[in-house]
Amino acid sequence: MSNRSQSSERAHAQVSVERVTIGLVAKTAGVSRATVSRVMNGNPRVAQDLAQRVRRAAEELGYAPSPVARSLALGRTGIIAMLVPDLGNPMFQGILHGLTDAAAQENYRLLVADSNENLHEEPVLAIEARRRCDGLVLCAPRMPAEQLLDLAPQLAPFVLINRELPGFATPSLTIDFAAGIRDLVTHLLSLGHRRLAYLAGPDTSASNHARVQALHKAAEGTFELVELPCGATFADGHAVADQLTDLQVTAVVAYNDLVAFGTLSRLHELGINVPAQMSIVGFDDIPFVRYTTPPLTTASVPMDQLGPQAWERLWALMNDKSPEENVHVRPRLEVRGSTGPAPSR
Amino acid sequence: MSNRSQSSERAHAQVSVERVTIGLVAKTAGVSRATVSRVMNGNPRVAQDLAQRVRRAAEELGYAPSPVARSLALGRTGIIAMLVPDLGNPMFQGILHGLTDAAAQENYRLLVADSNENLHEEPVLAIEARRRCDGLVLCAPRMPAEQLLDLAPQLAPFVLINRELPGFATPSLTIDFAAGIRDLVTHLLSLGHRRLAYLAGPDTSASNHARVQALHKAAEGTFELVELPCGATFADGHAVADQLTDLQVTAVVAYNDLVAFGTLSRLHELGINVPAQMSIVGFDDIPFVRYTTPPLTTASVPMDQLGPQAWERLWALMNDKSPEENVHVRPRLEVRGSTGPAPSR
DNA sequence: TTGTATGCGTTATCAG
DNA sequence: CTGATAACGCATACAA
Repeated sequence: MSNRSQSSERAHAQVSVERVTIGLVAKTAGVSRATVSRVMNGNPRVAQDLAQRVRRAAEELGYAPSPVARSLALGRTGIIAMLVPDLGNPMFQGILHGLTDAAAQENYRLLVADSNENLHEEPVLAIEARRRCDGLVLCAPRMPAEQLLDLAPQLAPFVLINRELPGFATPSLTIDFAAGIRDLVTHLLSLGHRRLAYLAGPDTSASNHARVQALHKAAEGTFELVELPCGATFADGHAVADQLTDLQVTAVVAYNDLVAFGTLSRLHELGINVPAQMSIVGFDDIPFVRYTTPPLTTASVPMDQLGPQAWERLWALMNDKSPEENVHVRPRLEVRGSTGPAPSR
Repeated sequence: MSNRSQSSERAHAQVSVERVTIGLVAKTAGVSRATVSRVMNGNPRVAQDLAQRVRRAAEELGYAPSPVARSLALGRTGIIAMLVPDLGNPMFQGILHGLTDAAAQENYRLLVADSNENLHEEPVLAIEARRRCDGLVLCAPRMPAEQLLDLAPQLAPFVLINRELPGFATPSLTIDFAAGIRDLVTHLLSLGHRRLAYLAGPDTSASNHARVQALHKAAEGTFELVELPCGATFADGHAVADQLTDLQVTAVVAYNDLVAFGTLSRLHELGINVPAQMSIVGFDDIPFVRYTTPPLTTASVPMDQLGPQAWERLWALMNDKSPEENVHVRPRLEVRGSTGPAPSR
């Protein structure tokens, strides 16, 4: 039974609702489906008059090719996906923006999947997202390495943000947290601070681990370090600030800018002057921390570079070329108003 | 020529790379594709031993059904999309979060498309996004009504956020900007302010228009209103603040919280005390404005409600039920530290 | 240049 | 309960 007679059978039930497919356009224009396909894809070797007829028919019927069917036939979708753990973190917006633009230049679209910090769903989400598109940019800092290693074959081609994956060769864009921390510490030391607090991020965060290590290494024989469990959000920073007063520290290194901002806010409520009585530094340089009161000294991560670089590597992968070497971005120390000379005791 | 012999022809060239499809699993398990399909979809009426064989084969081969092929066969994708003009605006994150969770309960996934404020690409993006999934949540405040009206048939089913569309019956979730503005103004008037500045959002923004109208209406015979072109971002608010000093206003109504925050920051730099010398209010109550110095008085939009409600309506639409009536959310006045009594002249 | 026939990977119908 | 087989909507060798 041909497709067409099938269609007309259905038409008996619902004449007006016949779906507008390539077949309908073909019938309307009086050509074959192949010709319609050619016209829609801009194939130049189609007679002008036929092309006209097809375009008119398509126009009248409001026809547009089905991306799903097209993807199946072509074996590619023309989209890539990025998985992020938390869209609320301004950290990602720069990456997303750059990635969107870079991909658009090659006629690729970006879709974003947010795991909402739901660690449990992340693997499923990643696989599903990946299978609906041609490539993946993966940011899953909390996912255990073994699990990621298991998933890796199913996710390829993909590029990693903010972590590396020993045992599976795929590009990754990482940030040199250690260097950033060193710069911040050097800055604080130069201001005379000798006893610092670190407001730690989530235990499971690899980047937190990197920061901690760098801090301890720098501290050896140079300054005292007090580590305070905290978190990664405004609220965490706000809540932890009260503990700061008893610690005799003169400066605070926060896990990231969000935490730093929360702490800053609480210190202000407590009547503690920043930076006169206490200095504080963040990490990331998210968009608005230059506007806090006082503006936040931080390690500025050039997020706008990451998007294009991620795309460049993913694009190479998708075309079976070998991607450029991994990027290890070094943050730039951004001195603002939240740091000042250590108060004399 | 059967599928299978076709496959083995190819295998000549690349034996090891034979794609793992339902057919391969079927062959491996020694059953038909139909059976594999049944097992993969949890169809209970399959003999235990067969089901076992299939699962083992699938496991060994690392098989997972192709979402694309599946979507084509089923006529549905199991995903919805949301189009936003700017992921950087914290305003959307609450909505996205709620929408993700609500959809997940029905086993639907959410994909996000960001138009990056690129008005030109927005229609194309909306259509493409829509055609790759089963429904759309559309937030396109700047798109001209006529254009949206043209697109509407191709976008259905969809629900609108933050605007209505006369001429096309589809659910929309809107915010009662006028009520929010009225509450803010009432608050400022009660504090003795009689000359206010409004930092206007983008001309093309319908919500800006609503705010302006409400302000003018409220102002009649009650207070003086100075309207300043501004924008929608931190930077806009920061930049416009210098103009404020000459205007003799005692209070500022900002287009949104971002602008308010930028202004707050600049006023602080200029040595103008908020709220002693100048009061300032925002709109939206995005997550961190409770942490600014001073914390921002604003009209709090309950964004966490919008996501679930959007899903409820989209879900109804996708199932040919009639959705509940439109929502017109009324913001709640959130008085914080950025407003105080008008200074006496 | 155009049409025919087939494949893309699944699901669903319908016999057996 | 299981297996052929026909869709789903499109693209593309191949033939004409």
